[in-house]
Amino acid sequence: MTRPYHHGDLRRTLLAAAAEAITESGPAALSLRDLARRAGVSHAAPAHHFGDKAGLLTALAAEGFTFLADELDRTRAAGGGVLDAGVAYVRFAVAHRAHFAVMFQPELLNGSDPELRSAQDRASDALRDAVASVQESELRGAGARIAGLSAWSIVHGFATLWLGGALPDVLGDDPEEAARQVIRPLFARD
Amino acid sequence: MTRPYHHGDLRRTLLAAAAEAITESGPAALSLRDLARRAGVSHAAPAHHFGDKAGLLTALAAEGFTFLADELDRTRAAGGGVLDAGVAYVRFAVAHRAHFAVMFQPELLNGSDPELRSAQDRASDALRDAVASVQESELRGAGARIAGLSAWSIVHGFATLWLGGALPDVLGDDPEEAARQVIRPLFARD
DNA sequence: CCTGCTAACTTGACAGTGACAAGATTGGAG
DNA sequence: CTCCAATCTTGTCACTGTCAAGTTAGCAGG
Repeated sequence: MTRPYHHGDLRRTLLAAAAEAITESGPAALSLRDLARRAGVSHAAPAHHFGDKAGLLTALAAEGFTFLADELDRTRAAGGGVLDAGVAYVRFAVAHRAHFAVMFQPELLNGSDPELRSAQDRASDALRDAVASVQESELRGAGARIAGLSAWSIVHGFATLWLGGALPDVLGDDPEEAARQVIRPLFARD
Repeated sequence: MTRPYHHGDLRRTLLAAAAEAITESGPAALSLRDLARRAGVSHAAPAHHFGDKAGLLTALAAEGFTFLADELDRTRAAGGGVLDAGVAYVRFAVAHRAHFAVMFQPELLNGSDPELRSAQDRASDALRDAVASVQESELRGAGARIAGLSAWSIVHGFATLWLGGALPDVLGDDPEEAARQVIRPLFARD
């Protein structure tokens, strides 16, 4: 008995396999043929669903932006403040490092893809909302818009450095706790 | 008349070509054979100097860390403060985006390479020195160590997002000025 | 001058990859 | 029951990274 001709859920399977493979060895080492093997299908099957390697990564990135938006909305619904949103950003990056690794590398993606665009917009809105609640006093007089970008930058930078293993051991091994420490100086009111 | 058998400066030429190619289309699209063609040598010539594709990227990364350390030392020598060091970090990232794109992607590199290690150490020291001058009052009571990581995070995140084209147009098109605005909230004493 | 040695480069080959074209199979709408 | 469109396969091509073996050139010592 062999596998059925129609896999049934190949698209999702491939995305999951891609995330796993990227988590293991980065986006550069990703091979469509290897994904096909892992999924037990022929080497050209992925192309049918994603057209292209860039298409696959674009789909992954879109999924990532959706996950991120979900995570941010969730913390916001739980009454979290800006600091919590920042920690949520880091939590997302660590939990879905494969997605995160692809989301901000435009040259790997199909920038014009409508799914990607709308997922990006959702995440963008969620980010904006997360920062909107911040008090002017917490921002040391900077405009709320600029302060939002400051928050985004510090959180994004922390996540990137953490995932790259660039940060010193002083921070411990819990990314969320470490993030809280590093982000706090931006918002702490003295 | 053909090219001489010995190129004379192939290593440097290849590194420059690699930087150019990566700037154009990212590290993933880099091809050793293409570099060889650009340099007018045979397809296997690069391997002799770098052993490996990872070897080439490692050499690029090491060069990048050296450039970064130079840039930071220079601002420090000019009497710049933490904010200036941050801007210098961004200036480096924009001026050498190919190097920057490779420096923090461990899976592309040969992490044990001694040249890379020592260049990383130099940059690390330069970063530490840049933050060392900061006053405790500017840090809102956070330990100097943590505050240094905050500064690194915000600057690294800004550079990454800027290069990825993820930041809104509100910031204008001068990266250094934009960086100054975004970094300031972390250090401004009100 | 020439002998030999080593670093720099070339040539040739191999397996693996992404992409494309053309064919096979299937589930499901009508 | 028929047919059609979506799904997947097979075969092929140019290209890539890497390795092994050969070639050339610079250079030190006689």
